[in-house]
Amino acid sequence: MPRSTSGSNISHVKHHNRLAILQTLLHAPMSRVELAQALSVSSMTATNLVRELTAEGLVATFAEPTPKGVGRPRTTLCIQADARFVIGVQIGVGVYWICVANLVGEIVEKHEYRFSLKMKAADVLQEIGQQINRLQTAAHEQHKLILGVGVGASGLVDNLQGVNHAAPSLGWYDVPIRDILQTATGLPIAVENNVRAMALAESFLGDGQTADSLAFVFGRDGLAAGFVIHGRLLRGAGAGAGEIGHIKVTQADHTCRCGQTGCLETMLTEPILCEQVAALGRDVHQVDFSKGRASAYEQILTHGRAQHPEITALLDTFGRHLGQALATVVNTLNPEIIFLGGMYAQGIDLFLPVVTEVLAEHAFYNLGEQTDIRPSTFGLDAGTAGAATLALIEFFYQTKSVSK
Amino acid sequence: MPRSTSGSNISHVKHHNRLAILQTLLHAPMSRVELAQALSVSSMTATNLVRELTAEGLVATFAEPTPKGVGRPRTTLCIQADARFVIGVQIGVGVYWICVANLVGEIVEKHEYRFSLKMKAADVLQEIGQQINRLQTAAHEQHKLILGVGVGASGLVDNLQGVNHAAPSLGWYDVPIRDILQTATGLPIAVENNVRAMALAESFLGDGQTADSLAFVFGRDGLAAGFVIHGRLLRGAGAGAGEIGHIKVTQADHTCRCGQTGCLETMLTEPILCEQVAALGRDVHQVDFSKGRASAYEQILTHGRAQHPEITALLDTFGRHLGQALATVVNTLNPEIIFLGGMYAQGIDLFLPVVTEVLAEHAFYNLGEQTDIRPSTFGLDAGTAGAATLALIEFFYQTKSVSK
DNA sequence: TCTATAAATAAAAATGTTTTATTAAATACC
DNA sequence: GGTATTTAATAAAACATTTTTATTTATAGA
Repeated sequence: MPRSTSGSNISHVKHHNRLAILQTLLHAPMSRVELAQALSVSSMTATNLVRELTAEGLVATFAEPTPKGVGRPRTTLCIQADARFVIGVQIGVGVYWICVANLVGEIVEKHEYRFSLKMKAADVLQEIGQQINRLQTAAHEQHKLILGVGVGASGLVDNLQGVNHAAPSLGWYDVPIRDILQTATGLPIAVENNVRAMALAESFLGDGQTADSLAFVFGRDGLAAGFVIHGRLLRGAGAGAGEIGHIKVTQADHTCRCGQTGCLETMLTEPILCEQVAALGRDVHQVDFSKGRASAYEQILTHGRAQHPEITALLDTFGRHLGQALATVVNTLNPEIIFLGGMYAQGIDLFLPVVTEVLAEHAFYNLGEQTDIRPSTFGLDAGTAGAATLALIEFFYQTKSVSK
Repeated sequence: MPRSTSGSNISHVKHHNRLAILQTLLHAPMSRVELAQALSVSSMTATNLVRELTAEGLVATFAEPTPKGVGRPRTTLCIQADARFVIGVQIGVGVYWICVANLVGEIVEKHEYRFSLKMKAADVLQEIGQQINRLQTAAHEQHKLILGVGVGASGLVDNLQGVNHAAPSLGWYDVPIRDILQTATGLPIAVENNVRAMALAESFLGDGQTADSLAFVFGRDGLAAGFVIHGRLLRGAGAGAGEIGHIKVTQADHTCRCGQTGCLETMLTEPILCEQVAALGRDVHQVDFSKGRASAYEQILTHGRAQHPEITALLDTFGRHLGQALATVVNTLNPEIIFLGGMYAQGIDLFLPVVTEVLAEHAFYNLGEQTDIRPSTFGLDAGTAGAATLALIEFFYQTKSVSK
């Protein structure tokens, strides 16, 4: 760090306490006394700040099952979920999703749009900007306030500069996502690598809330990870933290879309698995590949669940490689939880046994057994939920999860 | 994290500012006005806190080349280096080192002691406790105050519990280091994995001070790493962060001392390299192995520097594997700097070219070129400096580097 | 209805910071 | 060489926010 041991003062204290109340109420509605206890402040401080927040419409009385007992009953408080909104954008390969989420991270609407990979990045972003503006106009008419936009995209996405330095899967290099969207929409924009954003969502709103450290491992067209350590997102000096898909392993022989060979990613994606299944021959695999890869993968999983011998063997090998990849993560960062997303989450029932076994074998000492492996909390919404969470944290809750 | 968004108050502010002044003065002596600027507080706050710290003997006027210029000259302040002391202990394989360091991390004395690997852990720790007590008594006689002890040992060292859960190289399992030494010495004890402590020292006192994230990769009897992220040490849920020596790679065929096969560690240690050189035959390698491994390794490096063909080839392969290991670290955490320690630091002139080349090739996009690879700031003192730094941080500077 | 109990609020006290004014120690200029 | 200028450090007063202590409010139970 540029060792900026900054000083503090009394107005920082108030700001800090105010944010602490918002964050605390987000994760658990409670009364003023309970807030005071939770934050280790006096009940007057809680009362005063709650008064302000209520006046601003950010905090409300919780729809009560009034707690019973002797004495004046406590009034439970909660975040006024619909007091503000954010927009989340996930940019995938040839497709993007836009959602509107409220202050508690509930997705109130979500849209999917496709784009041609031949389009220039700036043009795709202009389109996205138009969709954002549409949502913004609609929100304005309903007197809904949009705080800002979170954007997740694959590649070396630099949060500080707002630039996607390199995304081989999109063919995007040094694209100034933030500047383009800021100009197009007039809204504050926060950008991040898509998988890192998913990890952030697990930590802030998902099942990772109580974990001190977690990893999110996502697979689909590629393989990448995101890490939250000490409640903060690990970004890396060159925005490259989590690019585990490009770790070199000698079993891998395909050429990767990044141009190199031996990348772990070339063993653990949906295209590769589909290719392996297809190579079995139509008579053996009985998968209809004409309906697209998403459908094909679903069929493969169905066959796996029905104990189809050849497909089960392929899935077992696939799971074994995934286990080895996770073992590398465990031996490096030793996270408390590893969330699996994308295709790994869809087939988790098939992968988990073998992943667990390989992890126990390949992780140092008993670190494998200690690691909690589970599917993403948000399922297929992981990407948009991540982008929305990014915006919520940057523009509302301001936790230190997102560093400046 | 157990999401403990704690509140703050005015006394926290004072405590925070006091520590901020100490940390700032440690890294750069400066005047009251400069301090005020650096911390973004008023000059009165700086003045008042400096008055208290000076009264306690912790801050002093810097031996001046009085800065010239119009107006009253500023009086430069600095940490009173010898106001307090800490003890640092590094436990190696069959040997341990104890040092006494002052508040600016200068090692004022250092001792080496050997122990038999057949001894029980508790007995070794009793001996260490005695040596600590000897130093403590001497310090007492000179009216020097010892704040506490930092201990670094290899293995799954749990800082919170003060326990070494598993150290295959020592044969230690679930050894309560902190409790034993606390009882034996009556001093506050902080324990940590040795390589993580080295990383901490680079971040707090070494060349990594300005880096936001760094890795320390150490090789000798084994291979391990330590990571500092956002200025905080990454420990891992099971105290296993940095155990990269036990990542499985298919090139590795030796059985590791951890009991498994395929561990990266089995390709990148001093014993392995010595074995490979010895296998060349005495006529070829011309290394005298009778003077111990340390000497043998020095000779091997000397031959390497003299372009000895067979040894150069072995060192090249060794460096290549090291480069691959670092590429895995870069693709996972993407640290700003990687420090090399132990045997890697000793031979860095020979390894760096090939390491740089392999890293550039194997890291994603341009992340390899961006990574600064350099030898440990503290050379052969890395271990004790790390242990002392741990104590300084835990018992004096209280940065968030060490989490509670 | 009265008493006990606990939550929430009001008023007063406490604390550490910032602001404004003053003093201290040096150089620059006439 | 004396006086003005400049900048650092300190002193006193003002300020913001928290905590402490006392009071009010709302419920259950006798």
